[in-house]
Amino acid sequence: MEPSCIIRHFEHYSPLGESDKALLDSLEKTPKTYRKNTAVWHQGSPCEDFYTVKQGWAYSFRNMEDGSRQVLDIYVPGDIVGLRELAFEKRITGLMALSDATLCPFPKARLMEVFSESLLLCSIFFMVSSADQALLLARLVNFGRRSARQKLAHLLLEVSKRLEKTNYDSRNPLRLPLTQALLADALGLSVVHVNRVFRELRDEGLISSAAGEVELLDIKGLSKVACFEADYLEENDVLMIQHARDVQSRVGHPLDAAQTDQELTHSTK
Amino acid sequence: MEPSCIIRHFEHYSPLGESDKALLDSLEKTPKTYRKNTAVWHQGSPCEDFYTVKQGWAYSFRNMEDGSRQVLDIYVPGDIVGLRELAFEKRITGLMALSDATLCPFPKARLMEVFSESLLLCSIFFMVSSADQALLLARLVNFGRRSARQKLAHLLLEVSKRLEKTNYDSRNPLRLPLTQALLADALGLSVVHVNRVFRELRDEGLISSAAGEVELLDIKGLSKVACFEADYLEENDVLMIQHARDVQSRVGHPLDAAQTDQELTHSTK
DNA sequence: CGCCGCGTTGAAGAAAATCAAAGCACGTGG
DNA sequence: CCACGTGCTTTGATTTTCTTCAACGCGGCG
Repeated sequence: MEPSCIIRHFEHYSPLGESDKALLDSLEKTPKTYRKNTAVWHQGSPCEDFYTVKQGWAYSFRNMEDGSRQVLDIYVPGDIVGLRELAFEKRITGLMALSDATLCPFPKARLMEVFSESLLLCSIFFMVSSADQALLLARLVNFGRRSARQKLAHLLLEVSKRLEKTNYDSRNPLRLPLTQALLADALGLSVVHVNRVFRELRDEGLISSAAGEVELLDIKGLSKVACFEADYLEENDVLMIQHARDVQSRVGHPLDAAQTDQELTHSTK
Repeated sequence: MEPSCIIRHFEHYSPLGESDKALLDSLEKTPKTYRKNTAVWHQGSPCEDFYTVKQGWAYSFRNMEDGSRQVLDIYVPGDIVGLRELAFEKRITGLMALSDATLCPFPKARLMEVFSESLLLCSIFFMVSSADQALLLARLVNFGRRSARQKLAHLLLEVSKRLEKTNYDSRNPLRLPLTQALLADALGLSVVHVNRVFRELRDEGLISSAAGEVELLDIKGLSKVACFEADYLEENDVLMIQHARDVQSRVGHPLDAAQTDQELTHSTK
């Protein structure tokens, strides 16, 4: 069987053994499908599960007092959704299917089990979470210091890069199923203004757009417009992973009953 | 000895056993002091350590192509700095001491050891990281959907709340050692505009400001201005922690299996 | 003294929001 | 088949928010 998206995602960090793959697969045991524009969860509802995105697109958002909403993230296949809300009892965001989509819920508690069973997976989860943060940082920079034009180009590039990372089949030119309204909500701009910027970029041949879709025609051109630096997406600290492996093999597999105290006193050095 | 800030920080999530406290303390073995406005690390330098903030304030930032900079986070005692960069080989941000400060570096690799030794600490670290993300999300919302006035009020409140969480001695009125220029860089606004908003808020009696300082005079008034919702700061999923404890005691905690069990009966209330 | 960091103020201009009105594709029900 | 509504896009005119430029005040310090 072809490896699932989440395995591809994780192997981006480190090759996985069979038992680790099995563990990951076990997280995708219970796929659920969602129709385009239906809610996966609501802001304020109890926060009990994570989801992996198996197929299709989704986005998280937060509704504002004044009725507007802020789109916070756009998710593509292979992504893990909900790590951000781990520490909360209630959802602080909502999640919507952006296209017809298949997500796989698994209980928060399950994560602890995975951690206890594989330090390697634990460290990869941690790295994913950390990479997520780096992404948010980049978005903050984008918000704080750039023009609408740059913001738009940057967001499109970010999404396309993330898409490429776990979805090899991405052909050229890249098509993203994003409406102008969604992009406006994601960028904190008005739809009208997004539309104007769209026309600019289109006139310059950088993108083209049909109803509910954007095509990226000229990645290089867009990168120039956006001052796009890919470094924050190229997270992969080999040493960190190496160390997780080392500790894991030194400490042994926690589930092994054979594990004894004396071994551990050595490992602490 | 009085518990260190990081222990206070972690106990916000869950009571800790002695061995866990010892583990945390071991992270603060090597304090280093930094003078106001000196760099702790530079953007692009190798990324080998985390830091805990033991004393004083710091901020992380990213320099932009055009010479401006975006301040990304403001750190207070008890914070852990660098989790965001775990997945990277090189720093994607810079870190500066905002006041004279004491930080404690510990190697990234050490984190893996801590994880392997205590599932509870592992889960708390994970929750801290997740709470950090929630914070960034709130800041995104702040950037995307609010006026300069709201942004400023919101940032001041966020910092003050975080300060209260780990620093009990915070008296009223709260004083933050933040310059207008720093706030401008943090909010993506011009210094001039920040200054104007400052005057507004001051005229309304919400804050007062001296050279290099802000005093929060009217938290309620500010909250109203900012539409401040504290929910994203009140992260504490008891169930999650409970589950970490359960798994830990079931799997058998390598270093202190005996201790975990008795701990449990007390701490669960 | 003269310089520097920080705060303050005014005036002009740019960027983006808001308001208002259409257009276009598509599906649905009469 | 047509009328109608709906979701998404487009365009123009006006207004608001924030930036930029320029200048000045003020205290500390070599």
